[in-house]
Amino acid sequence: MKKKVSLKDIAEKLGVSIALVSYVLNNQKEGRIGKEISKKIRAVAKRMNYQTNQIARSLKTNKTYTIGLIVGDISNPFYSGLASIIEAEAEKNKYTVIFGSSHEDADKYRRVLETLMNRQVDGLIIAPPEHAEPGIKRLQKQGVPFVLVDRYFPAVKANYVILDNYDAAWQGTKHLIAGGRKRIGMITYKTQLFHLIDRKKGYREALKEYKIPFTNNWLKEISISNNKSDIEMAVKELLSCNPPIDALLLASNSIANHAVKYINTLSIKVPEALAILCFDETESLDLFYAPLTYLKQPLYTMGQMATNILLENIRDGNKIRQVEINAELIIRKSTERIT
Amino acid sequence: MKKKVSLKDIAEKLGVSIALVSYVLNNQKEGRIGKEISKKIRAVAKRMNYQTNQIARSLKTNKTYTIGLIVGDISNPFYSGLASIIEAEAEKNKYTVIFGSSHEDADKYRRVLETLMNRQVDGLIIAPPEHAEPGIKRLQKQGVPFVLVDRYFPAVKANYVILDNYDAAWQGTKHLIAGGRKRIGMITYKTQLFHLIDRKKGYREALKEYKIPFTNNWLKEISISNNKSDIEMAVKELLSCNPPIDALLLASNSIANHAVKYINTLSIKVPEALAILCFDETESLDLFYAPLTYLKQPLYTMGQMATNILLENIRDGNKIRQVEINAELIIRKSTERIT
DNA sequence: CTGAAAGCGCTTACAG
DNA sequence: CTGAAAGCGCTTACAG
Repeated sequence: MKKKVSLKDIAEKLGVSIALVSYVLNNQKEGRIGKEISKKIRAVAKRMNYQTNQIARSLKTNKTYTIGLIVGDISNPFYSGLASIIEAEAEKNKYTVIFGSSHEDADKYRRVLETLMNRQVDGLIIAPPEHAEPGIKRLQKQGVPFVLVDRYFPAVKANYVILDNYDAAWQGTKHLIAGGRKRIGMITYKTQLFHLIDRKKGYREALKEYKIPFTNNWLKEISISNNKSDIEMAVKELLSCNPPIDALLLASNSIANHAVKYINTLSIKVPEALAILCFDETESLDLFYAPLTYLKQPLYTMGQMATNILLENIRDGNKIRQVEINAELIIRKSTERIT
Repeated sequence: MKKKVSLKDIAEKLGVSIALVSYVLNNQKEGRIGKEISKKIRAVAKRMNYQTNQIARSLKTNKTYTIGLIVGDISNPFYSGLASIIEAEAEKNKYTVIFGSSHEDADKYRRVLETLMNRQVDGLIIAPPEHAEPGIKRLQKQGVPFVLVDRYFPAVKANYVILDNYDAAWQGTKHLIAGGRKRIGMITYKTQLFHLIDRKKGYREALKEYKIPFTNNWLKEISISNNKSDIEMAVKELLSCNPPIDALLLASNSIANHAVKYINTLSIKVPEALAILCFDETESLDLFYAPLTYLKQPLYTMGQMATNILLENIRDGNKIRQVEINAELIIRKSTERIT
């Protein structure tokens, strides 16, 4: 790579000090610098194609204008959608984003975090994996600005922007019950992540509220590594309960993906014999003969709020903002009332 | 944010020089440093939770171990998949990735590029938008290591990793012809991007090779901003040719998405009355009653090669690698032979 | 085996 | 209006 031009190069060419060039190019001390020289400096900078060395500036100012983003996996549409929004919002504010994927592994997460911290990010947006709680507490003790998205830890008083997962699951379950369903199964992940525990609770509480006796074999918890056959097995078991379930709540888009594709191969009819309701959007299931009712996460709002809360925090400090956004229940054919 | 601990802090605590601490922590001058003191330094560094300030190191070494990634939009599954692979490959080599989206706009692209350059990335992986050619040439003149992915400019002798788009379209079209199709339409973008021009050429040449007279109304070119209604209109027109087309080649996953969803609402039968073949994977169409035959892009290989070519280039310089990877034709029901 | 010193490219308080 | 100088936190050639 060719040597880049520095302030010094410009200063020498014009026989002025580096400081002066810096002031001009940063529009500082406006009015107190000679118009002539100022114009010349700008002209030379432009001609030589000067570009600020942000690294040097950062070292001096202790600000990198960089946000670290840690997600489960950037190739998951939920996270890539979020990343896209965060990037756009950051860019508006002159921030750049560096990202890393935790792959839902606490160790990998720690390594990514360390790398981002070494790079002196000004703050972080994090969708933490299981077992990250101690690390999050440590971050907080260090006074690093950060905001959690999608996931949170009730025992940690930190910024977060999440779905009101309890309420979402509650509303979803209620919708199924209102549609005449009596035996409602759920497939979710076996995990200690609170946002998923909340979904489970919302489901259980709604059943209780509407006096539907829950039985243990209605709830299937699969490994978060989430393989197809586990999900198919869960569906199969739920359908062979005696009596079989007549409605199914799916706790994530990837669960819905595999479950619905499998159900599509069976003879059971949706929504007549089985209603389906899932979390997140599932574009990949749009061609299913009974389009799915789902609990929509307001991605745009989440990304934007997370970014702005972070930037606010970077600027001035330590009021904590905890935001729970309501899901939007998008009702389609898969949960049509049975008559 | 709390003050971070620096080499100086460690040095002072132990009454040694900063240089010594640096040597030890970087495992330099092994064996020529006292075992005792070395052990002490490591212990204190650990206890104080020292983290290298990568910014300061970069300023000195003129290396950031950072790769800039510029794609169309990180929320497009093609790019987020690529990003995920590139990140993993970069991480293996101690590199971090910073990304930006061009949104297929040359101006936005320039701004993103400038930001990444200011941040002194060691190199770039770029899927350039239209009209980026002059900028790419400039990059090259500046000696910045970079590799193009997905897209390229024939007149620019630069590293790239792309699909053999001509061949892919050729093979796809041939497959349709071999399936008994006589009137093959194509929907692609109206663009000067060469990878798409190549797809168009491959289609045209295959028709010629097999003596199928092409008519102009078989080829629909829509704006790359790619809105649903344009695509539906194109499908409608192709199906109302006289005689109508009996096969359809779709130049991208998002075109396929809208086209197939629209076709699904029509009475026309696939593959009996219409064969469909598309580029890229389209998970979102898996539930279509006639699963699509597609030209699979080897994402993993592309991401890995792009990263490794870049890293090689960063290390030693200026041999140019141009890689065209063959698409894999995945044959499914949508192009079944008509009897 | 260890350290003093220069320097990476900036910013900025201070002086004049 | 402009400049000399310190300093951000490192690395590394050189000296002893």
